Amino acid sequence: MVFQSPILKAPVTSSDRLLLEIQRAIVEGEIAAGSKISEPELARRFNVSRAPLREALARLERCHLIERLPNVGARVVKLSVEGLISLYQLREELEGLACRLAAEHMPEQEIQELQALLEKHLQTQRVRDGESYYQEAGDLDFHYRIILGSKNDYLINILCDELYFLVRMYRVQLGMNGPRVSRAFDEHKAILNAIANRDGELADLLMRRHIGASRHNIELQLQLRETG
Amino acid sequence: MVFQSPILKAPVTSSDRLLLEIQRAIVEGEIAAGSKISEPELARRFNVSRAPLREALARLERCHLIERLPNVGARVVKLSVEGLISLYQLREELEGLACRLAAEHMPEQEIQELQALLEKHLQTQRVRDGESYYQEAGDLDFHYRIILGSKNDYLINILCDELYFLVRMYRVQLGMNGPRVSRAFDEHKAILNAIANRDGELADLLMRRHIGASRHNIELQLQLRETG
DNA sequence: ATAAATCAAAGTGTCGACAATTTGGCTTTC
DNA sequence: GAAAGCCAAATTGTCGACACTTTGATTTAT
Repeated sequence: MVFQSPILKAPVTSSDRLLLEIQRAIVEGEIAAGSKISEPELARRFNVSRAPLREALARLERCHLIERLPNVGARVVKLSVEGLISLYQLREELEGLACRLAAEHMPEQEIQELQALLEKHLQTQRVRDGESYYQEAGDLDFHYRIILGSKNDYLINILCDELYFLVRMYRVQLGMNGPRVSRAFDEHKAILNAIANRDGELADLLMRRHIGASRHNIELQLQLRETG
Repeated sequence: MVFQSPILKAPVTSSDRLLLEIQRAIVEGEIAAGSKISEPELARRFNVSRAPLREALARLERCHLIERLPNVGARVVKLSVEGLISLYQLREELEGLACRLAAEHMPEQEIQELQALLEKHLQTQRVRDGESYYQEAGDLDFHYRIILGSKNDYLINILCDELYFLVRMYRVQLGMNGPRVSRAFDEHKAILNAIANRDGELADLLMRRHIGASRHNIELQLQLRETG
């Protein structure tokens, strides 16, 4: 099962399709982190001219998957401990805010749907066994819904459209697995409970801890990889 | 004096120049809020082809100054109370975080330079008299430096490159003036003092209050305009 | 042998033209 | 008279070609 963003609009134009394909390729490491991007080469690979490709590159830059220099070109970003810390600092803050706002604005129905979703996940064999990929999708889905529940368009845009692809890249390429998978599940439930009780402050606090723990987990793996 | 972003890179390419000019035109209302943008017309106006113009439009979308629909085109954003609230909710959170990080990471020298800048502003006649435009630039300059002091690249990018043009648009088009101008000055000093004392929590709190007060001020003017 | 200068190959930025889609007014129909 | 269908004008999306810049390998000079 390939994870599909819940806020995904159907790709109508050619550069929309390009964006999705290249995003996936970068996130999954098919286009290596740190590698240079050649516009002519990519254009040939996807059978398009450079015009829609450059449009897609502009959007890739927006979600921090590539970096561009004028007259020089684009590079896929590198993953680093500092980058991860900066990214998760922001996530803690923004998703904490999202929780507070969701506790205020999320309609009862959306809360109930999300509760049902968690129950469904819990009954999935793969989650109980700690299989990582499914959990990956389930976890992102959970966070997405909370963010959407905040009803703050700028916040939604920044988190879902600009930051989350990079988050996924860190998690996919560093293999988010191990004992945290099942513990994350309980944390999700606690957060959602707080929101259901309209306790924004508690939801905020729990979400910050949840993301902090997640950061710590990936951080360890990154340091292992760098020293090993 | 025209305010110049401290993080501004020299425009090297044609679309860089376009971006700056159109940004200014939109922020100052020369291109009206809510109006449709015609690519052929703008291209003629600036004597360029549509290629660099579209590149610039992509970046304008990134900083929330225009909204685009596939196969339909671009529109300048409208200013609204809800939009302002959403925007300032984010600012409170993000600039609060910036203060905490700045208290931790900002070098002594940068702090001293910023203190000197505040003193210089205080001695400027126009600020004492509450003249708005100079204060406008000075205020933004202050906020920029705190944000840069956070040393978190994602945070810097989101605030300075993506959100601040919209903030300026609200302030320019609604005329940020009145008694808040001089009071803002004292608040700046208090925030900087907290950072100099490496008291991140206090700086965070003061910054949130500062931005909240600023939001309240503009909000009043927006409601007056809408009901009047 | 090292460093500066040179030059061709490759890549990026921009242009004008064409294809595909939307828009708004007109006709037709109920 | 209102709604649906239709057509032409305008606008957006895409293409291939050209100009300018960077790159890095080779040559030249110290």
